[in-house]
Amino acid sequence: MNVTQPEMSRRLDDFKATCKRAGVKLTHQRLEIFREVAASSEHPDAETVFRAVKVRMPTVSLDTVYRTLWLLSDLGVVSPLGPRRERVRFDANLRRHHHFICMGCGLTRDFESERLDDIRIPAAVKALGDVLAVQVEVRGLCAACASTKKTRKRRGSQHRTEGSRR
Amino acid sequence: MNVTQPEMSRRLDDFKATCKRAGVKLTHQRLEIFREVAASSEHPDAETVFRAVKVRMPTVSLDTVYRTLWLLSDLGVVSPLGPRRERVRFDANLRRHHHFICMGCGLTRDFESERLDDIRIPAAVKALGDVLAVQVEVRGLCAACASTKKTRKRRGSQHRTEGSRR
DNA sequence: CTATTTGCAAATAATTTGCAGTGCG
DNA sequence: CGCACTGCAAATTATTTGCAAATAG
Repeated sequence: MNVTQPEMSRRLDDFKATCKRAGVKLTHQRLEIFREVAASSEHPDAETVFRAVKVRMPTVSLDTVYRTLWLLSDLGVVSPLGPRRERVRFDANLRRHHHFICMGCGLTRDFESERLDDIRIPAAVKALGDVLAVQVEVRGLCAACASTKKTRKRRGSQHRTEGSRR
Repeated sequence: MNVTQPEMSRRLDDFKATCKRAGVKLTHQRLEIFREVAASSEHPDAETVFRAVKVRMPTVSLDTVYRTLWLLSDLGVVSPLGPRRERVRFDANLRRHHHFICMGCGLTRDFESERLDDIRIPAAVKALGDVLAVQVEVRGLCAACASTKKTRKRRGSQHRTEGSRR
């Protein structure tokens, strides 16, 4: 809710330009959905976007919101939060550590680093709440994915934890 | 798969001690499930743990794996990866930024910091793959949750994106 | 015009829960 | 030997998909 007006315009212009460039149709619903995500600094989930957008466009459907969000993500104008949309995964490493996350397959590896353990957090952040832990997330492509880098075909791959297919 | 033997023993002992202290029964399945997560450095998901554990205990059920993983998480011997088990959420902030994540309600706020933008990643990490982006995740309790800190009743709260109660 | 995109409803996938039997402390 | 724990099956919740109608360019 606290994105500045000029910043919003910039994001919208960027979005429209990107659509044109990608040959994607600029529909009313896409505009509204993008506007909703761009205007929020709360990182809304699909359902939240849906409820907000429905006020101005009572006919939108939740699945259009989903499709659009992933489209926006493919276009690179928004990005999904988190290690990558995946099942919950667990970590039994209780030592202070950081993560390397492969954007291709979801592989997540721990690594330790005293230097990173010591980063100091800006005072302004403390205003948001009590800081309990700090972790560095390195996003990249693991060796395997880097070699197989098949221009990631639409809507992010499946990346199961283990290689199996079920 | 590359957790050292002594580290494994330490994790197991810690786990047993924690169970005793918490008055939680140390069952065969809990032991196996914990062992599985602790022995892996791959941060397995429930299904993966299930498959692995089923080899030695053909009768375990997937729901026991789920229940146990969350129990372990409550006990503090493992922790769930990611911003917090939640729906996918989206971010339209394309500028370089970092996150403050409330462990209580899931609130996630962006913040910017040139200092944090510049952290250098240890060379060893580069061996894991190509680094594309680096982000600092600060975990803590937001102001609202800090005041309402009702010793978080079992298995993490609901934390919807917006404040609503549904 | 005509390929995209939408809305609907129905399908999947992941995770949770109620309940009766089982086993740890 | 009781109450916490398990397994099963059924319930929920989140997200995706097929298809006919609607629409942007």
